[in-house]
Amino acid sequence: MSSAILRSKQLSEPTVARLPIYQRIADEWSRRGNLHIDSTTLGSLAGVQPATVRRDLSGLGALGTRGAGYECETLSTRINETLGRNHRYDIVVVGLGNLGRALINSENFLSGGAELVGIYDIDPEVIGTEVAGLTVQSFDVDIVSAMVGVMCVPASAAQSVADRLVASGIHALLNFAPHVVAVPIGTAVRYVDFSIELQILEYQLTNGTGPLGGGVLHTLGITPPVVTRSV
Amino acid sequence: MSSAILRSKQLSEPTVARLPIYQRIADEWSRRGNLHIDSTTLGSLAGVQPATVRRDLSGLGALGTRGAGYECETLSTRINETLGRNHRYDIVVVGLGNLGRALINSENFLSGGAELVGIYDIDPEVIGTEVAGLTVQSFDVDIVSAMVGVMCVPASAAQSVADRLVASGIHALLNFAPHVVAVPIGTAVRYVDFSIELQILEYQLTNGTGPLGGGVLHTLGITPPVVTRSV
DNA sequence: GGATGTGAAGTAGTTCACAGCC
DNA sequence: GGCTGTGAACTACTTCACATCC
Repeated sequence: MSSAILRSKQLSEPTVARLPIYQRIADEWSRRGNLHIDSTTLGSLAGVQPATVRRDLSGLGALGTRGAGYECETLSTRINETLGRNHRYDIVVVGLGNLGRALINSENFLSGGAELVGIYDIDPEVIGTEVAGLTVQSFDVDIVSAMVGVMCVPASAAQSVADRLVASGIHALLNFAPHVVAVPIGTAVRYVDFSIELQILEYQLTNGTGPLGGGVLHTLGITPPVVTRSV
Repeated sequence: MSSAILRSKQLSEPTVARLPIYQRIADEWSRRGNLHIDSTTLGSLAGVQPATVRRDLSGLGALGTRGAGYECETLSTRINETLGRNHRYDIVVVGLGNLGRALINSENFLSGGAELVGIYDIDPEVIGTEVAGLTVQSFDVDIVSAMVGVMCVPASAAQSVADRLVASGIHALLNFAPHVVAVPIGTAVRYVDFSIELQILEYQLTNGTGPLGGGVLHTLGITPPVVTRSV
């Protein structure tokens, strides 16, 4: 931890990854007509211990009511604030294959403050078409300024696309290509790999370890309580 | 750990999640004409410490050569064996929107032992069409026996689809819908949520924490060394 | 009574540092 | 000389347990 970082509360990555889940559950709970939700309920739906829920949420400042639990709407709002979803940030999507389209049309991809400001492809068939209110641009033109670049391209193109994005001033990449890209220091890369998800699931099944259990939520590195059983 | 589990080595989930990454790097390294790769190189490309690489790989049995490093091909093979990619397992995909198509056509989704044995949808337009050598079935018919069900459906349909899959004997779900599903004990659910990935990236950027650094790989809960810098 | 928030304890995962081997 | 494999130290995260408050 350097003195250069002056944010008051540092939330750990596991905690940050769980917040959107709590929010989703709180929203759903609210929709079903409940005003409050307690840490036990929240935890069992999220697949984590009540104590973990409380520890996580205590990091956002006191927002629970002793005896009652957490008010669903307040919780949801506070999570939005904490994750910085209120201030918008721009993203561009490179590659408009099935995956690119799936993301852009997805009901939640752009739900958290991300503003889509550019779509790029190299296929003349799709360049110039309208998607989500934007005209698809050739990847040869200048890339518009943005905070995050989302790469939905084949593995073979990943490195050159990453280079291009970095050169145009984008220092955060979300890479869906199954390929490791090299980037300069100061650039963040986050990888999403479907086959890895499947493989982890498969490994856990054949080993009897991992996220077995009712109502278990297992997202992005969150390790739920292990219900040990022979499979 | 229960006595019911008799696997000799238990690899931790973080380790299991890193193995496919090491493999990808080893394959790439091999393709570039190298016979061996050492833990320092592997680590810097994967965004983890050399010691972590060695600790991870030591779990698969001694396969490194002191003084030289790890033989790329042996490493790749051993990872396949460890993750159980050699024995095939069946999966079904429910929902043939953009995402379902993206997965099925993806160059790596089915690369690790998964065998696609059924595709289901409710849209009469796509039912009966041929995709990846299979005829798309109505979700009303009996679901074929499989190990894993991949859910590429809207959030609103997630719970009923999960219920249906569980009822037909599938006890491992990979859920792409942004919705928490309740399942009986003994069923594993793994969630993939793109918006969460974006949000974590955004949070890390605005906090100066997280995966900043050259050549950093950050996949699925792997926490690379934090290169602290003011952003 | 009932549920939060948090020190303290426990556990898992990472990193150090070095003996051992090529 | 160089690099692996691993006990030991360390760090981070989780869970317990209870004082505190509604």
